[in-house]
Amino acid sequence: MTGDARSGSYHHGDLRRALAETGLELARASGADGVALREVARRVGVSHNAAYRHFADREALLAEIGSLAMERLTAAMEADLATITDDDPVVRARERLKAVGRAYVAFALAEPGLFGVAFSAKAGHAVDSPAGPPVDVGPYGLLNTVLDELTAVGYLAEDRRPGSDVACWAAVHGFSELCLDGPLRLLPVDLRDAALERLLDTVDRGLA
Amino acid sequence: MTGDARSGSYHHGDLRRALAETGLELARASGADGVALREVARRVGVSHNAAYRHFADREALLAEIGSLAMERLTAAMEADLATITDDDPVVRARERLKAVGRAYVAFALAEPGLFGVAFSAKAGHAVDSPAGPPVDVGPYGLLNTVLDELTAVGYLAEDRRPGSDVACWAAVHGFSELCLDGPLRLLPVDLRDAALERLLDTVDRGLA
DNA sequence: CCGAAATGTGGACACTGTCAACACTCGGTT
DNA sequence: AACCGAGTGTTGACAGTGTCCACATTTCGG
Repeated sequence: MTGDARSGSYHHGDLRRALAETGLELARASGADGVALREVARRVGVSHNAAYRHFADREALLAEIGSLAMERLTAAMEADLATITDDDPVVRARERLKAVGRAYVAFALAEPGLFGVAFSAKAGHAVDSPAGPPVDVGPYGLLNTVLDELTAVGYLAEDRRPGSDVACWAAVHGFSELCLDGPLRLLPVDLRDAALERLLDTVDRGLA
Repeated sequence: MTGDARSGSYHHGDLRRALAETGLELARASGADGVALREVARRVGVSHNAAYRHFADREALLAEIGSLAMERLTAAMEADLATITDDDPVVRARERLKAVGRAYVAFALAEPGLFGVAFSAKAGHAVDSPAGPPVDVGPYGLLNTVLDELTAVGYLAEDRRPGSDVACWAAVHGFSELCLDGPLRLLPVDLRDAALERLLDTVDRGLA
């Protein structure tokens, strides 16, 4: 632990991290709207305004929290990805793609607050490059990895590779949003799962 | 006009509509966060608190605004749909599906504020029915109409019809969100358009 | 015609983000 | 060792918000 809070002392020790982490708890419980600067400061045991020594404004704190949330999403996806153990390379690659999608949606549904913060703020790295070395970190990085496997294995043609990342991403992201705040929020779980499988199947077929 | 504002009088005449409509303007300009109850009241020329005679709370006003926004989205989609004039029935149906998707995304990008309010609030009718008569109003209704055409024409098999609505919807919805607030917000327009076409193509292929 | 229901007003409260001025602590220079 | 400035945390203030309450006005039905 590099940053213990030295309790009792005037200076906190690692306030920035403390703020971000309790902010993450707030976000987990109530989403972005539940993250109030003053409330976070209160929980950390520091005066309001202390946060301004470490974050320009609320948006900046939210961005930091978003980064942490994104890390958790990435970790969850990596864990799920590791469970795929098919032998046939093509089947394996296709299942890995589906696993990535399922993990993405599962995290969104399990942690709606974190998912929202991860994407709401202008936090995460934005994608603006044409097609150079694509982002190789975070959920998008994992997706690109799996899609590359899919082309290496011959399932996804080279010339159909560009743009496939966005297509996959959009599908699972949209599904998540529709189920969280959107019109699908009342859909029973079994139907929801079925719809997700249908979605993954559609993408799997449509890519090739 | 059933609800003129009788200026000068103590009672407004049609305050509910007035509040919703100026609220819509606020939302158009600044999204849901830009819709402040007091600001709306101020613009309408009525005291704060007046809104509480017509809406339970801010969320209720936001829901009403969301309905109006949803109507605009529907109208935009219907307009774009009318421009498809292919002769071959299969080509026509497939193009109509793509047109629906393009119109959806185009509206989201052109009116981010309205798009956000339309889906953020617990406004719109939620989908909870298994597969009975699907919602036949709004964007979802249009989508279902087009998908039914697609089955009637033989492109989409009967047994693959259920779930296809959610798949299509999720894809374009997710694309919109990613381009608005999400990591694709910095993507240049031409690349964005290309990615959208790739997305629509993927869905078109994957459905059948 | 008159009272009740509907509608609009004004005031108050708790809460928020943010700015400015002040207080404390610590590390490096002399 | 003394000191001073930079970094960090605090207190106070202000404007803005949503919401509740009591009150004022208007409209409408019996």
